[in-house]
Amino acid sequence: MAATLRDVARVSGFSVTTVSRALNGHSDVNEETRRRIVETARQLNYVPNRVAQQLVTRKANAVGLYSLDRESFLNQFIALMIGGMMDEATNHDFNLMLFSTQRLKTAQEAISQCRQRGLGGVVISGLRTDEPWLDELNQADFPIVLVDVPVQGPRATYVSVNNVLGARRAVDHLVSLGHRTIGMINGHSAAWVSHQRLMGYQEALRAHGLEIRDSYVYEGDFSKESGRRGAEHLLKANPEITALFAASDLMAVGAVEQLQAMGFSVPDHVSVVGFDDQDFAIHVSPQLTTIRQDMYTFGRLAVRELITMINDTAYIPKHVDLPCVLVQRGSTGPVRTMGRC
Amino acid sequence: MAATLRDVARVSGFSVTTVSRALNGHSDVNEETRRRIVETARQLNYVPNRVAQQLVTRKANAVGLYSLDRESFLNQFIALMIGGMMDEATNHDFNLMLFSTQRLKTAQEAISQCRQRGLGGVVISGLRTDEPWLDELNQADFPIVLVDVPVQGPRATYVSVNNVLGARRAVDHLVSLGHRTIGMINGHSAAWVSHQRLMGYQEALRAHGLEIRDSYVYEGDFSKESGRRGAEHLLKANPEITALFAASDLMAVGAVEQLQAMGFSVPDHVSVVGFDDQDFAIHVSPQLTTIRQDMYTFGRLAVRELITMINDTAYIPKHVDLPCVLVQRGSTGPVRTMGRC
DNA sequence: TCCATCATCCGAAACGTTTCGGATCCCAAC
DNA sequence: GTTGGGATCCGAAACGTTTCGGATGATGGA
Repeated sequence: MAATLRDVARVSGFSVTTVSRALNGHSDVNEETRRRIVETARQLNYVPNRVAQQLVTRKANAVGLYSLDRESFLNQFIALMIGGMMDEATNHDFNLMLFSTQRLKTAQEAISQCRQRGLGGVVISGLRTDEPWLDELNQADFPIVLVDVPVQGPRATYVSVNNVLGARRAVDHLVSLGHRTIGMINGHSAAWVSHQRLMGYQEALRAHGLEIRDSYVYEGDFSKESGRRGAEHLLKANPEITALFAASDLMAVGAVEQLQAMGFSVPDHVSVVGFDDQDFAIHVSPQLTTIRQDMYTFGRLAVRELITMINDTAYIPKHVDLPCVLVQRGSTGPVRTMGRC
Repeated sequence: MAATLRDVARVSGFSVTTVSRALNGHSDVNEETRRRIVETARQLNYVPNRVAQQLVTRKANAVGLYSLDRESFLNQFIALMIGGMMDEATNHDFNLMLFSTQRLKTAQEAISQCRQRGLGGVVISGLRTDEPWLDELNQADFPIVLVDVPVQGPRATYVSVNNVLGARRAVDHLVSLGHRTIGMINGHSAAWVSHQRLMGYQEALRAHGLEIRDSYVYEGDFSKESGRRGAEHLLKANPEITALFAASDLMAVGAVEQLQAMGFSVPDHVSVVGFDDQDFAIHVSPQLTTIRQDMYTFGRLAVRELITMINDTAYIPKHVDLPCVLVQRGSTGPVRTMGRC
C-alpha cells in the first residue's frame, strides 16, 4: 500500500542503506544523490514507518499517561493538564499514549504496559497516597513522573503545586483583612495535598501568632456536600469564626451555600476562600476568592522533566513545585469588628 | 534486558515458532508442552513486544485522538469524553494516542501521522465547519470518526448529540410552562451545533403553532459575555419575551446575571434554559434548567463505531446520534399571566 | 609507481514477532 | 505392508527500518 524504503531505493536506483542515510541527513552521501532520493521519496509519497523505526532504534518518541479516573472532582483540571502535556510533548516531537488507571493493580503493571509499547517513560496522575505499591516506584528503572504524590528516586520524581505556599497565601490574605479566627475545611487524608494544605494553614497561623486549634479544622472529602457540612459544623461549634479556608473550590461553594442558608452573608459575616480556581468560581455569587493552580504549565513541566530524563540517562530528576497565586474576588472581605449579625 | 521469545524458546527447549503458537493459544501444540512453555515464560517474566507484533501483524490495537484545543469553552466536556473513549478502548484492548489539533494543516496530515504510527483509525474533535479540507475526509480510506461535525463516507462518520431534539425539548418545556414568547441566544455560526439548535427551536415553535420571528434570535458565541449581551438585547427589543433558550450553559449563566442586573427575577419574570449541563449549572443561583449531553457515553460510542470499522473492513459506519434529556432545575417556572413586574 | 586517504556507496545482520509450508512420528484402516 | 491422516513440532521468510563493517574508485603525495 504505502511506499516503503525499498520502493524509494528501487525507483531512485540506490541501495536501501543509502536511501535511509540520505533521508536521515547523514554526511556520507553525495549532495546530488541526496537530492534525487529526496525527490523520488516525495514523488512516491513516502513516509517512514515509525513502528519499524521504533523496533530497531528502540525509541518510540512517545510517553505514556495514566489518568482520567478517581479524580472526577478535578475533571476540568485534567483537561488543562493534558493540554499542557500535549503541547510540551509536541514541541519535542513526542506523542502521548493514554492508559486508564482503572484496572491498574501494581506499579509494575503500568511500567510493563509502557515497556511493551516501547514508550520511553510515563506520567501517572490520580494516585492515592495510601496506594500499597507506591514504594516500588521510586526504585524503578523506568522514567516516571507522578502528579501530586511525593516520590523521589534515580528515575522517578513528582510535580505538584506548592500547596503549602498556596494555603499560606490564603490565610495571609484573610489575616490581612483582619480575620483572627479562621477555620479550615480540608480534603480527605488519602490525598497528599490535604496534608500539605493543612500544613500551610498551620504555618501561616503560627507566623501571625494565632492559635492553632484542632477544633477549627474539619475533614471533608473535596465534595460540595462535605463543604456544606464543614461550614455548618465549624460555625456551630465555634461561633467566633469569621473566615473559612476550604481546600477546594467545590467545598468552598458548598460552604458558601450553607452559610447563606444559615442566614450569614458572605463576605459580610463570614469570608470564604477556596483552592483551585475552577471554572465555576466566577459563576457563583459572590464570586469566589481562591488559590489558582496553573494546570496547563503543570502539565508542560511534568512532560518536560520526563523527556529530559528519557534523553539523558544520567539526569537526576528534580521535584517540580509550581507556585500558585491568590485570586481575590467577592467571597472575602474585611472582618466586621462589631460582631456578627 | 527484557526476556524475548527466543529466550523462552531456548530455556524451554522448544522452537520460537512453537513458543509463539503456545502463548497465542493455537491448537496445534500439545497441552503438556504448552504448560511448560507458559511456565518458563512466567519465570522469565516474559512480556511480548507489541512493537514487533505490530510490525508483522500490522495491527496496533490503538487509535488516534485529535483534540484538546480550539474548544476551551468545552474543556470539562473533553475530559469526560476522553474518559468514555478510554473505557471503551480499554474494553476492546485498545489504547489511545493523543495528537494536538493545533498544528494540523490538512486532513491528510492527520491520517498520515496515524498511519506512520500504525494506528487503525482516528477520532477528530474540535473542528470548525468552515475548515477548508473537511471535504477530503469523507472519501478517505482511513477509518475516521468526527465529533460534532457532519461527514459521511465509506470509512468516515460522525457522532453528535441530537441537537435538534435537545433544542426542541428545551422549547417544549418552556411552552408547557405557559410561555408563548420565547427568545433564543444562539452560538456562533461556525459551529454546526448552532444551526441544529436553531432548527430545533424553530421546529418546536412551529409544532406549537407559535410565530417564528428573527428578532427573537440573537447570535452569540457561546461565551458568558455574549449571553449577557443577548439577554439585554432581546429583552430591550422585545419586552414581551418571558423565556430564553440559550445554546450553552455559559451563555445561559450570562443571561441570568444580566437579567438579574436589569431587575428581573429568574424564573419569576423570565425563565432561562441552557444547553450542556456543565458542572457549574448546579452551583449558580438559581440552579440552571438545561439540556444534558452525556459526554461520557458520547466518547464511548465514538470509539465503538471506530473500532467496529477497523475490525470489519466492509462495515458501513453509521452516524451516531445521542439523545439528550431535559434537566429541570430552578431557572424555569410557570409564566406570570399578570404581566411582568 | 605505490600507498594512504577520502568520498561515496552498499550487503547483510539485527530488532522481536507471526506464519507459511512443510517434516516427523505414530496409529489405524485398507 | 502400505497408505492416509492426525497430532505435534520446526525452519525460514517476512514486516520496514537502522547501522556495522567493509568495498570501490578517485585523488594526491612520496
